[in-house]
Amino acid sequence: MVLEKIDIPRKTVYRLSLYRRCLEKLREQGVETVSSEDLARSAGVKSPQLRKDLAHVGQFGTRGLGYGVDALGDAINGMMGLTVFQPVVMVGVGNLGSALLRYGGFRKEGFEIIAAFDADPAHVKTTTEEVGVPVHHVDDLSRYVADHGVRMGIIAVPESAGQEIADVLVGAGVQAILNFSPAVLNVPDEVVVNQVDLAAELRSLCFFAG
Amino acid sequence: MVLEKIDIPRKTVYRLSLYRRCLEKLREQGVETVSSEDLARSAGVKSPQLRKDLAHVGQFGTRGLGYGVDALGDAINGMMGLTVFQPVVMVGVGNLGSALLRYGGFRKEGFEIIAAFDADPAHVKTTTEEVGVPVHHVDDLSRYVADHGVRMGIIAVPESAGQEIADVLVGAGVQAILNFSPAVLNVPDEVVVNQVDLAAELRSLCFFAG
DNA sequence: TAGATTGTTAATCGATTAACAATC
DNA sequence: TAGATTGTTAATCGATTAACAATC
Repeated sequence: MVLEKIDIPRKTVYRLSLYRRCLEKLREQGVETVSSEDLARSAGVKSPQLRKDLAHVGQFGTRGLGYGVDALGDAINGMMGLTVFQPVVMVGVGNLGSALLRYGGFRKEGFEIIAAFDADPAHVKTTTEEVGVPVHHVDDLSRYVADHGVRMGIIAVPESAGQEIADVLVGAGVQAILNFSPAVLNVPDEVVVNQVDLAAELRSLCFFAG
Repeated sequence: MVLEKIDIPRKTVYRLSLYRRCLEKLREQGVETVSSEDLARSAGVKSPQLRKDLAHVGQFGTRGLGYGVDALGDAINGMMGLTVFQPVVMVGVGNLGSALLRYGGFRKEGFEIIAAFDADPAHVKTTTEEVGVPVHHVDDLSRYVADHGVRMGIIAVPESAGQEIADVLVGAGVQAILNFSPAVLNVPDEVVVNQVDLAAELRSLCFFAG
């Protein structure tokens, strides 16, 4: 089966995830209908942008009325695969990795980090209870991912280990990677990487704070 | 005085910060000269992109030879304001904020978070020693920023408080904000916001992990 | 029906890439 | 000089925005 998902721009996918969040909030507030104008504003984009984004994936509105909050929310959840539980592995339990695990904000968003991995045997033993997630040795990463059918991984290892870990994840079947290391990852075309370089974000802000 | 910095594209500034990091590594390795081809590859971009980016800020290379690692590194550091110490404040010491403080990776990159703030008096008392940074009540934020001439702030508060905190920071003189809250911040044109929405990053990856 | 708002096409804008003359 | 590589201009590409016909 061919996934036609391929030709939706990355940025559109990202914004769809923003819209979903706004719709969730509206749903909680009991709002039943929303216009592209209002939804766009709450997501921080222009309304033609929102309509264009939605046009990539279908037709969900009623002219003259707007969008059904429930219907559009469900549609986005469905096409983004947010209705099914997504298990995630974290690789690297150093400063950043353990901070992210303790943060715990991912769970609230419907993700569960089911296991963490580290190359340092000392970390493996001591951090398991500290971070509230079982920590295994990185040697077990490949088998674990394959056995549990894990499709998403978070990389929080030093730059020097980034590519190696990415290779292991991809080899074991991971399709999407959130990379917090500054390493530039080389992966096959069908694998998607989102890179978040916290240091680079701060460094680049420096330019404007001059 | 007019800052001509204004008309350099954001993405170019971000990439300059990537180049700087690569140059730093090359410098440590004792490399003296690097071509746009090699430097671009190590930063994960194409070489014309790199040359175009550099063209925005000046001429640093020697045709036929490449770029002097030291000279280009120093030049980028200078124009990005990375030579002077940049004090930063963290607002929000909940899950994410305290995780980021304990992470400590910013200091290694030349930034120091000199103070943190929270609206919950309980947090103020209990977290100070836990995160290794003095934590004040958010009521003191404005004065502190003004008194210490702070120009950069990190927001790690719940969405509901995001805009309010941004207003306080901007009012007190902050020029650049790293926003980890999902709130869409409204700030004056001269203030720059980099938004990092960890949950949205993960959610959007879900689409590809389907 | 009249007013509102979508879905979509066309126009604009900006960013990336290709190509090459300049020049070390 | 010949080979290499920059700096820059022109071409391409994609994404954003504007505009409006379709239609509820």
